[in-house]
Amino acid sequence: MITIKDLSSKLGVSPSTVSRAVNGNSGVGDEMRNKICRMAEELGYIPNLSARQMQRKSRFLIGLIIPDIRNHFYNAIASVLAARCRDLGFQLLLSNADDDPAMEESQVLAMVEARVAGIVITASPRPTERTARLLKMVPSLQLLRRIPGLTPAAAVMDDTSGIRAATEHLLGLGHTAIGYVGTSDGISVGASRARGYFEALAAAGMTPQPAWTALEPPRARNGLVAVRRMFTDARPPTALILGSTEITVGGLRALKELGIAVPDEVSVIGYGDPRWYKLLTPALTCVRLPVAALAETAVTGVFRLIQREQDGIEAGENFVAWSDANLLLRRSTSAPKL
Amino acid sequence: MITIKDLSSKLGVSPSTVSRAVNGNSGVGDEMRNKICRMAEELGYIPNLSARQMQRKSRFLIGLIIPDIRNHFYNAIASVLAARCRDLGFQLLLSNADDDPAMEESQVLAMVEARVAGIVITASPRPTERTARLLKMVPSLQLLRRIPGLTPAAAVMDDTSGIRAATEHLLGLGHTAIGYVGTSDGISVGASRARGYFEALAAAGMTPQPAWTALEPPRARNGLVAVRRMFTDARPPTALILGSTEITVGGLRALKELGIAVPDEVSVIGYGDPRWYKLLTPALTCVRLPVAALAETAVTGVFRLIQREQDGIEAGENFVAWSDANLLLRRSTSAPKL
DNA sequence: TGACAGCACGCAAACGTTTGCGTAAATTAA
DNA sequence: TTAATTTACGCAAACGTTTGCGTGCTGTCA
Repeated sequence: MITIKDLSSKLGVSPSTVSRAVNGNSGVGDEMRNKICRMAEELGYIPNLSARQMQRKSRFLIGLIIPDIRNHFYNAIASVLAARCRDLGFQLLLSNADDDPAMEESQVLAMVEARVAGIVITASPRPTERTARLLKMVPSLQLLRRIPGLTPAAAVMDDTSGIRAATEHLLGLGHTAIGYVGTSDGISVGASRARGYFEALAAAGMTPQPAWTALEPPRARNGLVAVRRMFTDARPPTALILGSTEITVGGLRALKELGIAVPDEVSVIGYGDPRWYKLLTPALTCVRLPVAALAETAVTGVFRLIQREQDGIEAGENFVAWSDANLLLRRSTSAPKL
Repeated sequence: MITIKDLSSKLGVSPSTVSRAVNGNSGVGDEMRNKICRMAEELGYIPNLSARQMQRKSRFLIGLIIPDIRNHFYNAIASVLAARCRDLGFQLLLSNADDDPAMEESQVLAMVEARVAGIVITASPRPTERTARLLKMVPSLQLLRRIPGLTPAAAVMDDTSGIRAATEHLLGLGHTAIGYVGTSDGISVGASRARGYFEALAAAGMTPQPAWTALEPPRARNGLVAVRRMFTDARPPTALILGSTEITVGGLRALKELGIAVPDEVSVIGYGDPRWYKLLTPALTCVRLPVAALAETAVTGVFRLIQREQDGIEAGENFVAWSDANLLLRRSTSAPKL
């Protein structure tokens, strides 16, 4: 790997001159500049970003920490963040933290060590105290899940309203036996989705049946077994709400295995809106997430934070950006058979 | 951000001692080491990786360059690469290059500037000459698509055999009007998949009909319009092979819109194997890709290259790792109606 | 012709680390 | 007690850049 010094000694000029030349700064004559650039090109000189970063105190990395890049929602985020980084000359540091607090902490630490300009993080349900401390050291934006004890710069969804709307829709069709298989990630999103379900039920004067609700970590497998159990039971529900995309995958599989007809035997509402929901038979009614909007908000948000930091604005007003989920009606629900 | 020098002056010791203490190196007394570490903890000292990297000439980044992180296949790769990086103490630099050669070049450049330890890249169909030059400077592994002119350290699939098997399967069922909607990305994968189709046809003594083949960039939209066109035509095929996951999404949508029954009116074989294929009605027969195996190969491969580089082995024997695609039979194909 | 500006370049310090070497003290061996 | 060895620390150079300042040089304007 050849350095500025190599170039300077090879050309008999000082390193300063070479630096100014390759950076297009003033203070070098045209002739000299050309000579230097030509030589740099020829020898394949590539500036060392670490060295440059140290000297300039500039930062060129953005960190993204998410539970699972394979998840539709998170890779949508990654995609828009990556695009924006490209445009703005940043590089994207990606980390799958698997919802494990210890891993998460070490990843955040590594990012701070790498002197990232900012971090977008969907934290695990119970982040360590040190994770929170570390996140305070750099402009960071919390995606989906708020971290307790951290000043709120966050992009979150109104999970509650989506599921509430779903429940109300089914109630409106006349269902009284509505099952809910959702996620239990301890603190925020799982709980607030479930809340939508419980609230809607309560508003209709109904009490939730334990046999008809299941709260599990968001894995397809969990959806599969929960729904299978629910529908091999003596009195299965006539309608079913699935509380995450993963769980929807598993839940639908269970229904298919059991040969239960949708919507004739059971009305189903899925979560999220991957393109394939509409390819199913019947096309799946779902709670559509404002993925694109949320991604956009998050990405804009983190860059705004970074800008603030650069401008030396210590703590401007912090913000929480909400996006609404809404119900997308297709063909997988109908009035219950009497 | 506090530095080693801050610590050293605050404690009245030399920076060297602090460095040795926080790194757990020998040459510091126990008492002094404790004092230093306690102070470091208290003041929230975080080592600067750039500085450390410069001095040690170590590298801590791995670059991943792919066309689109939202694609099932690529995020599977990203996922295993991220996990491995975590275990080995690397950070993952992710870049969506959108199959644009210019972006790709600038991303590769940025990664070399950042002094990545290695790069895994699915190059665009026609990478620039400079991209190839840059890739020679660091241990790099080509995923799926081989880059002409670059020494082959690559993990590729046998795309041809998968589509060939699909075609043969349909021929075996008695189909003579088999459509193929595939990708046209100029050089490798699109062409080799199409080759499988053409070869199987030729082996059966048949000539491909222009009206029944379409080669487009891998976007769902393209699959949609191609299939729509094919099936609004006077003489549509009785069987259909879809040559990429994206195209499968669009193609299925077109069939659904047109109300064409699968497999009664047309037998369909999709590409790739996302979990939802089996949720469709009928469950979709598909060419299953060895995603996990390929990811594993790629990741192991790049770390092997890095190891080689560290050991100073200039050019060991290079390798190309092949993984086979195979046909996964489900319910979306049947013998043609006469 | 003298003063002054503007330009092209070199010098050296700085960014935050690590590490080889030197030295003094402490420990061990004889 | 003395010599040899080990240990604990500091000094200073190095990694590859950038940048403020200084120094000549050329050119312009009174």
